[in-house]
Amino acid sequence: MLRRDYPGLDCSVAKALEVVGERWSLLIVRAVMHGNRRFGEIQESLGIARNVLSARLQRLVDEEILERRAYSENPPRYEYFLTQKGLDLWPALIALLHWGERYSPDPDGPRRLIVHKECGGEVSERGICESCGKVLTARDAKQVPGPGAKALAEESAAAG
Amino acid sequence: MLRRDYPGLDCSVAKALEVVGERWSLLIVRAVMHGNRRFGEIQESLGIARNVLSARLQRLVDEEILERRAYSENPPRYEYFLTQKGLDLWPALIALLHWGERYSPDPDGPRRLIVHKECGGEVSERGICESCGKVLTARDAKQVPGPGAKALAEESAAAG
DNA sequence: GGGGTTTGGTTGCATGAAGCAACCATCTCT
DNA sequence: AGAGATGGTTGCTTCATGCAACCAAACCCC
Repeated sequence: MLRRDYPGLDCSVAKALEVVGERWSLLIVRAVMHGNRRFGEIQESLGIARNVLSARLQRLVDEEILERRAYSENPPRYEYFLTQKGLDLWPALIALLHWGERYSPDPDGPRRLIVHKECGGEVSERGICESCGKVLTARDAKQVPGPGAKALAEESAAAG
Repeated sequence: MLRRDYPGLDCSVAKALEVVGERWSLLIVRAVMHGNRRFGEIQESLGIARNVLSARLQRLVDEEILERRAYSENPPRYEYFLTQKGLDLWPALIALLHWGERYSPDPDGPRRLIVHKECGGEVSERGICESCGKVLTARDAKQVPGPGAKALAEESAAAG
């Protein structure tokens, strides 16, 4: 997003997009949610330019969507974690995920499924467990390989 | 979004963002959902540059998120409507709306509320009626003025 | 029936965000 | 001591966006 603000828009969607509407922002949040915590991991998993990743991480930390924690002091090395504010983007990500799957499906089925940690049920577009019916949050769900992942087994081994 | 594609990303979130991740795209969808159908209405309601709006509408029509219908033949005049694909973005918009409201609240409360047409209940972050519990779609909901709208009565009269 | 208005754009130019590659600094490994 | 890993920063280029002016076809008004 360029100016990244939408002056005069009295809409909370605009407010949300001011913060996470820039290119890559939501994908970085998703990457961290998926377990990528370090600069290099995120960069590699997304293929984002390093300077842009640096700027986005800075902004996401400023916005308190991510939290930066040192895991090594002496060459300062950091990991990035989601705050509650960041975790709360999960329903929006789930909705976009399902929309993307519906209208640009993978040929062999989804490569990843989001399932309820507790019961293993699939997570619906609304972030609800289709098996037990609970309304879930980011912490209640995990990703597992889906049917489309088998065709990509070798690739996965290389790309992590 | 610049290049607007995310080559090599095996993620449906990325697929969705390829289509609706560009700056303004989701806001245009929201504006049309809200009842703005004509070029000028959308332009004025968002404050978007006209050339950019033109490009976005073109792309959203190409992606079959919007449908363009002539309402006048002889000076050709068009209105834009959401397709099912466009309407299906509603859960994502609702999730972003609630996230924006939670973390950048209006001082006097939300200016607009999303309510269930049938029973008037408020719509939750997951697009579920908090009154009757039904899982809703775009067609089941409408916007009504919220508590924060009163403070802006004069402005609203001027700005539409 | 000629001038202004409305509507739905397009064009040209300036600005600023993103992509790419090179560089840097510190520690670790050998 | 030299090579690699990590986590960036810097410079330059390219492309998307913002702004303002322009255009064209009705229509409205007198």
